[in-house]
Amino acid sequence: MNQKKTAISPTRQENYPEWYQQVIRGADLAENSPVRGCMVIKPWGYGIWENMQYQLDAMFKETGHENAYFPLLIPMSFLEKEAKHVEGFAKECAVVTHHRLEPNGEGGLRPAGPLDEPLIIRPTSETMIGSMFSKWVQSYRDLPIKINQWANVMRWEMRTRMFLRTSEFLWQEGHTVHATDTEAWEETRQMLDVYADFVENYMAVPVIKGEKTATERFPGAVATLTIEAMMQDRKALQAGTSHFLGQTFSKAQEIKFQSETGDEQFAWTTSWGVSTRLIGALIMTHSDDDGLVLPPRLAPKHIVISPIYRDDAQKAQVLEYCRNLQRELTSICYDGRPLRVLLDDRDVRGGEKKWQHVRKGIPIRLEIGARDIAQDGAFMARRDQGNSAAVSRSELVANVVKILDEIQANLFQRAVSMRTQNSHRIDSLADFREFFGTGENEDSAEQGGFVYAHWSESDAMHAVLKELKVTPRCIPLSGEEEPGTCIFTGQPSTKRLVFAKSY
RNA sequence: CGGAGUGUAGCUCAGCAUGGUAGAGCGCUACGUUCGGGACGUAGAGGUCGCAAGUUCGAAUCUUGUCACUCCGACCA
Repeated sequence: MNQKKTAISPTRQENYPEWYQQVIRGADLAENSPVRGCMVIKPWGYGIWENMQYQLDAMFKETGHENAYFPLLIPMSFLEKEAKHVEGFAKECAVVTHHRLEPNGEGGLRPAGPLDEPLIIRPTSETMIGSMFSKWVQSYRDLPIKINQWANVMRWEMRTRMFLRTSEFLWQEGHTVHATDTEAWEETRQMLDVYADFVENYMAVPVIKGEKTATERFPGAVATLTIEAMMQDRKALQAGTSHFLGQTFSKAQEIKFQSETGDEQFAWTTSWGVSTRLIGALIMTHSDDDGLVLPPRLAPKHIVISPIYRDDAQKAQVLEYCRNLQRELTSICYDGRPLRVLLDDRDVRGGEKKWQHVRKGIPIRLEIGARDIAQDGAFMARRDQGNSAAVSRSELVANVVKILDEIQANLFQRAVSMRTQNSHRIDSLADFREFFGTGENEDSAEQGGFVYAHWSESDAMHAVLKELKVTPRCIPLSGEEEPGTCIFTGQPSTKRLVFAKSY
């Protein structure tokens, strides 16, 4: 058979979840740790996260936020203050009950020194930050306060998958307090836009901005805005959320201030976050059967140079040329920072080296041997395309930024057309049922897609969704008003909602 | 917490119904041949068979207990 050998096995088509794990392993992004549900993020994976942080942090600061840090441990009583919040998180909290260890008499250790009040490891920091806000906010002159925290959080998940859902994960959580309803809403909207901007323009992942239905809301929030992305198996992934918390938390935590007219008012708060799950989204949107494909703007390395030589004499000559080229490329500015160029002079077989770089998703690969040096050029391959060709050095230096921009745009376009092809408007329950179907292979890349349908919040809807394992993703903010009837109940509806199977 | 399953070399696993004292492939190391390419050959390193007890002259294999993990449900960025 003329079947092409792929660097990742199985392929997406054969077994999508397993392919996902193998891409992570092949690119050396992360691996499982001795601690259940917790992963070790390796340098290549962490490099992507650092680039995400760099860009997001700049965007947060541009929109007037400041970074701060709050404790990992939260008194248990804090969580008890907001009923819905408890309901949402209590079941998945790790609890610290002791503060030291002592010998257990059998050569091991046992916890000792029980705490008067147990502490929980933060699953999110609304309560901790809120309690500080209550001290910081006295007057309308103290507002707004716009804080962001880069941190780790822990949620004791039943089922974990690397990057998509782990017990401990890294994220940023923004928390703001405002004097008015309007201002808090604007903040909530603004941060959703920041997320969408980042995910589309840096990750090259198209998203739908929308609002969550009541059942999908953040515990305690008045409204939850979300960005939803489609993965290559056509399942949806929530990539980021921005919550309008109204006065729920300020009432629970006494965040009040004196207004200009002297009366006491509860403040309005928001919170918003994205996590290392974004790396999962990145992997599942762009990667192919040869492994990871990185959008240039987030790649830890934009270019890798592999020197090719036979003997020591050649090696010296080739390496010198390569170092020189590396220096020249590094002096070029891409996306506001110097190009990141790796010179891979490890003593590894050429073919193997090449495939390692393919699996890691490096956007541009350069191979340079005596032949190329004679032509003052290199052999270039793009990760987003299969082909490779000789280029002259001057051409390369002149066009490299343009090529990276092209790759970035190309990845985004590919993802957009994938999503377009798999988005449908459906107007009857029968069609809806047929679309999300029965008995399809859960492991293959056949999970339906996005369905836009009229709806109404009802038991009838939830019953069907549960049966089909479909979830309401969001009510698109951009969706135009359009009269229709709910496909589940026949009730009148004014807007379509996006339904999909999801992660 | 319910239902199923698995723990043997760094990784993937074979061996276990019929106990006899440990295997393969990949990976790793060395040497050689190859090499604008995911190569081949030779030699080698690496395991108290999850842990504990029991049965037995003898246990990876049988029994009991225990721990861990995976998959399927309920929960979720």
